[in-house]
Amino acid sequence: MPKNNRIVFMGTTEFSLKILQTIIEQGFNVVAVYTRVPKPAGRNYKLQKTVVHEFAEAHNIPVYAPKTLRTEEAFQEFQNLNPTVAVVVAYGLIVPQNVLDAPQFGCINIHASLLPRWRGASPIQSAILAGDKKTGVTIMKMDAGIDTGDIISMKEVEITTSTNSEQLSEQLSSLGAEMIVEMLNDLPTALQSVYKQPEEGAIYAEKITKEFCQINFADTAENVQHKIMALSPAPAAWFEIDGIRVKVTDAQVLDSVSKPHGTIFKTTNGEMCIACGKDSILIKTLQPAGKKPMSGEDFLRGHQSLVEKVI
RNA sequence: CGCGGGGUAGAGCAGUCUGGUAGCUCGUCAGGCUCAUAACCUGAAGGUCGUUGGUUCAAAUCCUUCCCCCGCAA
Repeated sequence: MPKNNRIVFMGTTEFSLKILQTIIEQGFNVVAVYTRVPKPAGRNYKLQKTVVHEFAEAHNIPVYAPKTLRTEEAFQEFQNLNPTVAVVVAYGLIVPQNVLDAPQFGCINIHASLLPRWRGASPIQSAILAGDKKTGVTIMKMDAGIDTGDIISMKEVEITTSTNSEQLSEQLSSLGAEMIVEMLNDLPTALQSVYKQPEEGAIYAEKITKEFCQINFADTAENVQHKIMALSPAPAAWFEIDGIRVKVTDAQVLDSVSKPHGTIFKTTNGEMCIACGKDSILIKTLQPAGKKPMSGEDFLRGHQSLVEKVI
């Protein structure tokens, strides 16, 4: 019976894509896909459809990409799909109350954090950035607030110091896919055991700006490492040297070093390190502007004059 | 036509402006030193300088065609 439910999927990012793929593979009836409107991107400002958009088209699923859902027209369009349930994952648009109420079982959201911690736009990055030891996926019944809906289910995963956002995102999206499949199979029973989010511990994810991505070597190596992993591989933490912007996408903390912060040096193995306010950071992978990603070691091989320089 | 950087040995770079024998730091291989080593010493192999055409006595370098990679911005 659950396979006959009319599902509307709403999502935009890679994270959403994996979940859509799984839902379709499992044989659910996805009657329409909503995604963000194509926007100019890339080197020639070509209009680019979202990954979800491309995928849906390839599978002959009708795609809707309205600029907003707040219009009467958009609402009618949605209503006409006669959805049983809507699954919303990293969609990027605010879903107004009339749309939330339209499907028989409402709108279900998959969120990549242990709510109420890290409500908002970048929960995965925020968890790594804060040095959290664990995060997870929450499935909830959406309400009008931002990630404030009643919780249907929640599962945890661990974060290690070598976890970057991309890996964590893949991990969480697989987990989210499993959880949503389970939940869809269990409709409408799954909706009977929801519970409210505690208000205690509610934190909203901070918006990530370009400026924020710049590495401050006066900070502790631990914090610098968190920032690098949280922003890796995109948009990537960066620093500037000799006017060249350098992204850092993988690093680890190296203790016991007594040099002024910002000093570049080599380990006995030739690996690239930069001293921080406390301890120092070993740069494993970086990418200078205009170049391909390379190891810190390789970078220094071609820039030997940078050793012992302070940035 | 959004702005910009790059393609030179297995890797990372210099050399290009000002044309004149292909360099640096590593890696690889061989040998040496050493109790030993990621250290040190000696030697060797490895490049049609992204592609096309042109200028020239001579092109990695100047002009030209095309291809590929990437940063910014959004």
